[in-house]
Formats: sequence, structure tokens, C-alpha cells
Amino acid sequence: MIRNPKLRNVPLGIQQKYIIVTCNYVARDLGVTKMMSVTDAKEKCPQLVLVKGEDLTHYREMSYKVTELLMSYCPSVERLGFDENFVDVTEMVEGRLTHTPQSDGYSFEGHVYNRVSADAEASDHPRLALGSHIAAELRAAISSKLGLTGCAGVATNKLLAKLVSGSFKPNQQTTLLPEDVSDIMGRLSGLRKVPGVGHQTSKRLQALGLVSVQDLQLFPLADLVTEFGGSSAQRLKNLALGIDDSPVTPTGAPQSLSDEDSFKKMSSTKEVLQKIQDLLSSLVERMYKDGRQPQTFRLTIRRYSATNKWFSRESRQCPIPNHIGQKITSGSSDAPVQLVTLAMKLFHKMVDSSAAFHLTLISVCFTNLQARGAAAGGKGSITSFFTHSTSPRKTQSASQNQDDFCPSGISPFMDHRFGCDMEHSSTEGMTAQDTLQMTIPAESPPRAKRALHGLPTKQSAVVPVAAPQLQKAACSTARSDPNETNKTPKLTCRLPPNVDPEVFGLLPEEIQKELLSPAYANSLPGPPTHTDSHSLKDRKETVSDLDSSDKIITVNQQWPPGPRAAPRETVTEEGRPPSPRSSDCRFPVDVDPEVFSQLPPDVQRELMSEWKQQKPILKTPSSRKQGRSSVTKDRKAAAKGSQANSLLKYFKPN
DNA sequence: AAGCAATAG
DNA sequence: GGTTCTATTGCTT
Repeated sequence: MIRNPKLRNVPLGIQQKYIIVTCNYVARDLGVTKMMSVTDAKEKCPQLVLVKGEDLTHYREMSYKVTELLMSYCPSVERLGFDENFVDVTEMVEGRLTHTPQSDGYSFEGHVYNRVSADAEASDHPRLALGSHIAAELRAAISSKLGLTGCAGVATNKLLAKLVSGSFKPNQQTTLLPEDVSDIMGRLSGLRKVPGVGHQTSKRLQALGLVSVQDLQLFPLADLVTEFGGSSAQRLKNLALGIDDSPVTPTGAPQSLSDEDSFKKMSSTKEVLQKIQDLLSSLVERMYKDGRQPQTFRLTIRRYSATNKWFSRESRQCPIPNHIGQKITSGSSDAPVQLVTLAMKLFHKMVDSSAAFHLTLISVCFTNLQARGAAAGGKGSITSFFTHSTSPRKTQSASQNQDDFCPSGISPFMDHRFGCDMEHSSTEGMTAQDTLQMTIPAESPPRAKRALHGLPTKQSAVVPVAAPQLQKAACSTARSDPNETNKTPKLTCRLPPNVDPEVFGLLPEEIQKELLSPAYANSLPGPPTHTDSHSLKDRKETVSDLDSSDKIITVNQQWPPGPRAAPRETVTEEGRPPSPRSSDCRFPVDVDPEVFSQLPPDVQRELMSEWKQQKPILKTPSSRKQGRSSVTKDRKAAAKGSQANSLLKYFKPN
């Protein structure tokens, strides 16, 4: 993520608190590792340049840009953290397969695992070969449009795509052939290396005497079942065999937004209140920009205990009353105050503030995010607390449903998956790694007959992408002065409903006055009070300053032309989208192809992806297993429909 | 629906 | 195996 060319050849680490959470390759070569303490890192590498990274805003934004870009090519994108994406490219592959002449020889783009020359195999694996080309195209797009580099892995399922993506490291891609599944799994140094096997699981497996992947492959399923239960046992065994039938589940807009901070010690409720206020003011701002209305609020803490070092997290949550939720959505300046009140109630459910306590972390979280009806009163009228970064973009509710644009010839074959893994370098002091993963059908329409070392006929591919990290430049404005947290007991009798007198007493005087002003007396929507209207604006200005300054370059290391060579905002992009794309999707009947062809390429691509997306959304339910809890089951599908508006914000930049 | 555990980057 | 700051899913009550 650090794009400053001057930092490119300098050891760089991203610091959160006293930890180096990640670092560039220069630093790694000098002995710095991820999660190393700052002290150790500086010892190993005194020249190490550190960049603060606690604020994830810029990483998150860039991360979603990558996901959006991928979705514009293929809607089936599943995020994994901020820097990896799985893409199921099965349909793209099938589309290209049917539209390309048989006589065309296939070849692989990038590396092929365990192969030096794979040309011979390409015709044996036309889908994987096509997937490798798609992966290369996606990486090229990410590079040219976002200035990020990274790796990709192409394989027949998510597990394999992820594993193979790291085979050639930086900024390369590799494809895994089915005949090498057993090899790649067998080479893993231990069970812990299997994605999906975390620390706890590997400990339990070790207790059964299982250490290597082979141990697990050979272990009787029945014995595994007694330890883990049926479904977990089968899944674990499958993972060891390189079998993963989990679908690429489109991630869509986030299901929760949270903000947290950790510290050595916090032991007074005054500090707690202040911290919660700070966290909430930035969280509420994010929530407002999101546009959805949160239905539940959660507060979590981590306590320190002398005997047991760190105690795990505890949380309490509660519904958010509608009138408060609406204040968030509308940008009302007293939303944070109301929420602080809620939060303090939750806090007191966990902590007896009359006794001593020692907290090391506080987190606030909004969940159960509900898309607003595009209805009345919208946020357009409220201008106070925050400023809008995005104007109410095209609320095109049009054509929600035209289902049949995609190649009808694609029946539910197996899916191939392609995985890519990308390492990017970017702006100012940071490096991040992104991974793209893609899925593609492996065997074609005719059923796969080959047993591929125990692999199911189902295949998919995944490509990873990296998200850059930008240094945060501005803090959100702190609204209160801790020193003025004096009580004003006499005023409590006039407090509006929903305001806890005790909490009120701890609030800064300014806020107290605000609460007591006529505007709040009857807890009505109230006139815009813009006491804090500068908070967001400051942030935006900072960002654009960075964008236009010489220090932030949108180009990464690999681009010879110095700074800002890559058009970033200038999405004019005349490039390639048109030709390859048109074979992947058909026009709706009411679109004149000639007119379409004259649209700017990026508009073409966007329209294409919109049309294509109708399908997968409707298709999703069928690919999800039925019979589960029903509530969780079609959450994603439901979200797709009802959250269409907010999804635009995430997946349709301007 | 609430709270926590596990996994992941 | 925990450190940071997130985010998701599944289990249990």
C-alpha cells in the first residue's frame, strides 16, 4: 500500500500500538517479521521506517475498491479479510469456452504448480488455462486501475486456490492442476497450515496424535467424528485431502461495522466514557456514510487479570431504538450522545464500577444493518453532523430483474476456481498483501470422470488481491474536553427521555447544554445543529491532499514511469474490457448493441456487470444448502435484495 | 436473540 | 500462543 517510490526500497513496517503488524519485503529481508514487537524490529533493523496503522480507514476503502473492481468483471466475489478475494470464474470460463474456436491452442498464463513447461497440459485443462488468463486480466486491471500488485492462485476450489496462490511470491500467479493436489497438500509443513485449521483445532488434532496432513488423511473418519462431530470431522478430513466444496459466497456489503481500541490500562468510568465517545463518533460517521440503519448495538471489553494474564472478551448487546437508529442514518448530531447512553448501560451490565476494574480494550459495534427504504425524509435534508462524501448517486432501481442475460448454455457443471494472490505496495509507508481467488468449472459439461486423487468433480478457482494501506493523516475531531466532565446535577430534572442522568453528568458541558437546548426537549428530529460539521470535511480534505501531493503516488514499484502514472480517478480507461467482456455476457433485449458499443468502456463494463449480477443473486439460494437454521440461511440472499441501495455505495463508486 | 469461540488477514 | 483491528460463521443458551 505504500506507493511513495522513495519508500519503496527502504525497510518499512506498519505499526499498531507496539506491534509491527506487517512490513514490506525489504524489511523482511532484514529480519523483520509480521507481529514482531517494535522493540525487536528496531533492534534487528535500526533503519526500519515505521508508519502508524491503527486507523484502518484507508485500507478498508482501498480494499473495497479492489472487491468492487473484481465484481465488475464477475459478481461472485467473496472477501477474506481486507486483502484477499475469492472469485468464482466458472461462468466466465464456460462462456469463453463455448465462444472460442476449438482449434485455438490453450496456454497457461503465469506459473503452473510443479511444472516448468505446461503447454502440453493446457489442452488437458482448458478451463484452468482460461482461468489463468482471467486471473491475469484481473491482476492487470487491479494494477492499472488501482496501482496495486499481488499474487493469484488458480485452482478448482477455494482451499487449493488459496494454497497455490503463494507459490510464487511477489506479484505472480500460479495455477494448480488436479493431478498435483495430493502433492501440494502433502508438502504443507503441518496441519496448522491448512486453511480452516486454526490453533485450537490443530491442538485438538495433535491430541489425537495427528501432526501432518497425511496423518489426518489416513486417520479413520469414525474416530474423528467422536472428537469433532459429524460435519466438522468430514470437513477436516476433506480439507486434508484438498477437497473443499464450499461455494464462493458473494460477500456484499459488510454485516457489521465496529471500532475498537486497546490500551494498557483503563480503570475509571470517566475514561471509559471518553473512550466510548471517541469510538462512537467515528463509528457513527462510518455508519452514516454506509447509509443503512443498525438495529443492534454491541459493546465489548477485555479485562486484565493478574492471575490469568489476558482474559477473553466479554460483550453485551441491545436493540437500538428506532428513533436513535434514524438519527444515525440522518446524520443527527445527537446520535452519538444517545448511543453513549446506551453504551454506558451495557457497560454497567458487565462492570461494577463501584469496584476496581482494569480494562485493556473497548469495542463498539453496529450489527443487523438494515437498508433504508429509498423513502421520504432521506438524508439529503440533514446537513449537520456529517457531510456527504457521495451525493445520492444514481438510485437506479431500474431493471432489478431481468434474469436472462447470461449465457443460457451454462448448466450447473462443476466449477473451477482460480486463485490469485497479490502483494501490493503503495502509498506512504505501507505494504499490504492482497489475494484474489477465483473459481472456475474444472471439467466441462460432460461429467468429470477422473477421480483426481479423491477430488470431487466440483472445482473452482480463486484469485487473491492485495489492499494498500494508506497512512491515516487526520484524526476525527474529539468532541469533548475530558477536563470539563463535571457534573451538573441540578439540571438532571430537565433531561430528555432516554438520557441516563448518571451518564449525563459525565458528559462534557457542551454536550450537556446541547441536550438541554430546545431542539432536544421533545426529542424530535430537530433542526440541523452543525456543531461538528467539520469533522468529515477535514478528513476529506486530507485525503485529497494526499492524493494530489507528490508523496502519494498511485503507481506501484513496477511502473517505470514515476509517480502518478497510473490513472486512478481517471477511469476513462479505454483498454480491454470491451472485447473479452462481450463474450461473457449478453445484452438485455432492450439494449441496442451499436449504441452500447459506443459507450465508454468503463460504462460498458459497469452495465454488463449489473446485468450479470441479476442472475447470481437469484441463483445463490439454489447453491446454498437447504435445511439449515433458515434465519441464517438466506441472509445473504435477502441482503442482496433489500440492501441494493447500500450495496451501490460499496460496489459502485461514482 | 444473546454471548462466546474459533478462524482469518 | 499472544500481541492489533477488524470481520465472519457456528455453537450454545
